[in-house]
Amino acid sequence: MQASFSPNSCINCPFRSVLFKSLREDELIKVNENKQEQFFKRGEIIAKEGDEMTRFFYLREGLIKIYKEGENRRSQIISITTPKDFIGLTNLFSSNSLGFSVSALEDSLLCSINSDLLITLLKQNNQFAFDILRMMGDTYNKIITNSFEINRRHLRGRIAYIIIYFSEYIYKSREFDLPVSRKEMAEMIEMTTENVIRILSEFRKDGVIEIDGKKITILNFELLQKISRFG
Amino acid sequence: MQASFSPNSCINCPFRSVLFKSLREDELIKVNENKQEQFFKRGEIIAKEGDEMTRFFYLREGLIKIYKEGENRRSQIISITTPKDFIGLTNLFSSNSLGFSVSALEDSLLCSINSDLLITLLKQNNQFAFDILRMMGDTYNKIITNSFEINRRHLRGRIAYIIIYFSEYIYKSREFDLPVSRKEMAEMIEMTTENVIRILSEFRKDGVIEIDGKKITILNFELLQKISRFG
DNA sequence: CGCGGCTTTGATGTTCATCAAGTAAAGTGG
DNA sequence: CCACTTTACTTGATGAACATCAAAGCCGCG
Repeated sequence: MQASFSPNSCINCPFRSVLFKSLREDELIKVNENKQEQFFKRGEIIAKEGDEMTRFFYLREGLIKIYKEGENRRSQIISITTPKDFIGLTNLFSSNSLGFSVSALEDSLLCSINSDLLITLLKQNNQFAFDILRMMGDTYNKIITNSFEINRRHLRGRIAYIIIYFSEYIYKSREFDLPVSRKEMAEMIEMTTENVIRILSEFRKDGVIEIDGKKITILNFELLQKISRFG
Repeated sequence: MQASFSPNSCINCPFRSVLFKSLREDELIKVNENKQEQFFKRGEIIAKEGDEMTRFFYLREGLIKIYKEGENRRSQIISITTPKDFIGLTNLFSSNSLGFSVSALEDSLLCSINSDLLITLLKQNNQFAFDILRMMGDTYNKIITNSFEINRRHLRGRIAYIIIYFSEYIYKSREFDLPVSRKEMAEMIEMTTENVIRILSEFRKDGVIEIDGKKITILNFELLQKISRFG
């Protein structure tokens, strides 16, 4: 996906309805004045664990991964962020250093506003604060549920689960290009790169999916669901 | 621990400073009028996944576990809640049915207020809303970090990690009574009951800890930390 | 064009879950 | 309060699931 560079006004932003729906006109004008747009190419690191976050980021276009890095070069992807999601909201309130790293899986366009402005808005607009609370709750519930679902599955179930995840949740199609490498896929579902590849090959041999590099086509969705559920 | 039954006023509550510090006197009076105290014995189920939550709970005394139940009788403990923590805040805003189950690990005293009142307070008191946001962020950051730390460890490391967790975080002592059964311990750190027991025995044989039923005494804390870090 | 990272497959070994079986502890009903 | 049942705890043996190691082809990039 190619992200556009045009300097957009928050007033006309199609995503206004999602995050900033409860802001008044004058508040939105402040947001617009303060707003910065930043473009990141696929693979670029947006922020590193431990960074001071003085701005609040919001994904307009693209795809982003949130991850934690382990000691021995092993990292774990916590979540994948799609447009209309915010990034690092939690840390904004609890501590000023980021608890995880962020990088672009696809070319991505991010908007950001100063944290202080966000806090000012929160404190002066109750409905806005309430909306943020709700979004934050949703986001974290999803992450925790996801982690739970991954953990209770065997490897084959995990691969099936994540293919369905990409198909249903991210691309809304039975045919899509994986936005992640095999290694990253492994990091999403707690397994090794080799086993990701092995099981993908098995699924191909069994006629469940078709693979061509990063392109995945689901041939037998029902079977995939069964594998996801029972192993 | 024996929880007291005396009907306490929120005005004089020692935990007022934590959760309700930014409420004005008149708001606190409303809370106090609406407040209910409920006592739960060790082992009692407080709420089940899927329950409608019309009240917002807050742990005054005791210890509580938050968990999810799997299909084949296997459940997973998401977190242990100590006094001053709230319960089920997320679901209050995103959906009305609870996403997990809650039960008492020790005799516990819970306070609760009506969700509607909480929402009213949030909407009329910006600083209060902001405090809740911060607490919510902290809570979820802890849960996610914890899950990450468990997952990257081998079994011996997990046992060491959780013993340190109880010692440092919950009981602040090198000697304590486990509030959980071996089975529950297994559910906290993603392993089987048998292996929990096995590894505890190993630690005992190696002189790292002493075990007497539920009572754990840490003999070699430095070694325990090493095991937690390296495996 | 050569180097490093990503991908793939196979062989090997280890970690861990499962099964089994027995003891201790704790709740239950007469 | 004691026999009875159930639940928690414990240890050992076995096998399966999975990580690690190794080796080779592939692709993009300087």
